[in-house]
Amino acid sequence: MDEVAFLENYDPAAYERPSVTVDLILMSVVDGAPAVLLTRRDRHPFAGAWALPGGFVGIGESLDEAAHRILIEKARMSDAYVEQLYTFGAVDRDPRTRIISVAYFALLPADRFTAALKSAPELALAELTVPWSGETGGPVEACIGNGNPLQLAFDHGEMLGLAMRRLRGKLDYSGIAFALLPERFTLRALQDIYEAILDTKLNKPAFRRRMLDRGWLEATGERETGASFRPAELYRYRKAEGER
Amino acid sequence: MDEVAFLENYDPAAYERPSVTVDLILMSVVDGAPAVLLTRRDRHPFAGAWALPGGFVGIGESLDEAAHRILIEKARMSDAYVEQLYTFGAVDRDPRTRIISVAYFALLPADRFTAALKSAPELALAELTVPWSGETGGPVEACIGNGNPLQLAFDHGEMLGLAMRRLRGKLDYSGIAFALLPERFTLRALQDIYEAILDTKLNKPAFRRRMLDRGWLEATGERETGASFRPAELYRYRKAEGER
DNA sequence: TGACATATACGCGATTTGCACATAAGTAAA
DNA sequence: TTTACTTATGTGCAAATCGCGTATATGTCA
Repeated sequence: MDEVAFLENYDPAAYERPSVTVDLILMSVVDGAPAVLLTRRDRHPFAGAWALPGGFVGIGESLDEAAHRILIEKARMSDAYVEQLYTFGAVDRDPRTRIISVAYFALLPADRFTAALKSAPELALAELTVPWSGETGGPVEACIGNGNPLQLAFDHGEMLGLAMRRLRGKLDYSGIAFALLPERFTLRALQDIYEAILDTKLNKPAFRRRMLDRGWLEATGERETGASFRPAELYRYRKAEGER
Repeated sequence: MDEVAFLENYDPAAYERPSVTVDLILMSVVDGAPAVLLTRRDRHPFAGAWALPGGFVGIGESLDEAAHRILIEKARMSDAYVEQLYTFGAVDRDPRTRIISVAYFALLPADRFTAALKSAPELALAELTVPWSGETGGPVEACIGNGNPLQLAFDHGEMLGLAMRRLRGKLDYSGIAFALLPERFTLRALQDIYEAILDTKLNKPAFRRRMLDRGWLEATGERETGASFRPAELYRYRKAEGER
């Protein structure tokens, strides 16, 4: 039976369908290290383990809409840069029933988390440690404070690893770093983001040159305040043509 | 209600669930141009239009397994390089019912299509024209022979555009081009693949140097046959560490 | 006013890239 | 057998880029 005929004769009630969820990898850079928002599970399965905020996709709701709804309802965040990451569809990824999960990742500046963390006690911001270099890929570890690695529910560890890989890969060609900064920022702050994500030290003059030559930055004429030394100039992100 | 509680109390029968399909973007490079395998629809909706081979994901089957099954059953191909592309979840993307589709893309050398095209009359190989440059992104046109652009069913035109963008993006850092070549190939053939996908002319000595310096190629010592001029050396792809 | 810390700019060698051109090695015709 | 022809393969060099040390500028604070 070919595809066309099958689809035409398809009776929606006749076949068992998987459930579809969206999981959100809400990342930031906090104190020079990548971090992710997790919620602590208090029930079976994976009770006590940490999971990504997520939820079911409504029948009248697109995947992108579901991701934004979960961003607001479950992660308690307002708008953010959101992008689809990957869809996880192993048969046994949830021990209860067949669930396919579309992972999205979202980026926000660190200071945008404080309100959510106060209002929702089950939420925590975990620091990520990446045990591989470059874009090799593989699992990553999530820790709170200086504690031991957290136990992650389902295949959420795999999701985090993939998100870090994607983040590293898109960093130098896609303005993605600016989603992690406030509207005005210094070149040093931008470099800190790069160094935290790539987990390397970068050469300052070369970094400056590259960023300024790229044409993404717009000098505001203003300078940072509060520094006890020469204040740096504040820049603004000038979106590329196709962007957002 | 938070995510954990919701999932725990979730009754699979209580909520209407979307169907999940896999669509396959089976690409190649034919006569110096990117090409894709399409099937002609003979029923409503989009009767007469062209669609990607696809099918429903079984309840006991992972997404990757479904993609491989569709590769064999619907596209009539044996093994190929297969990679997940993106998941399309607009509410009205199928006029009949809510269907979420996970798009996979697969790559094969041109000569592997001949058997399938002969045995299945509904299949055709359409040449792609990319009206944007670089990795800008956007829709692409599919034509058969020198005819007019084909009408594509559902959001399959969008899928094709995304596949071309991904292909261009991954070309220089990921051995993906070798999936489009036979096991032994000349440097000229490799360059032809690059030029077809990027839609640009490349400088020959520079291309040679880059490829050889990368360490992906292994000289076989053999030479191509049948040329009426100096035959080029045949190379083999030496997979990078993490690959496949 | 001067010490201090960081921002910002400059200079230079090493590496990569684009490109023209020279040389090599096959086939096919004279 | 020789020579013309066509493409493969290699080389040399200018231009652009990158890494990195160092010099200068400009704020704060004692």
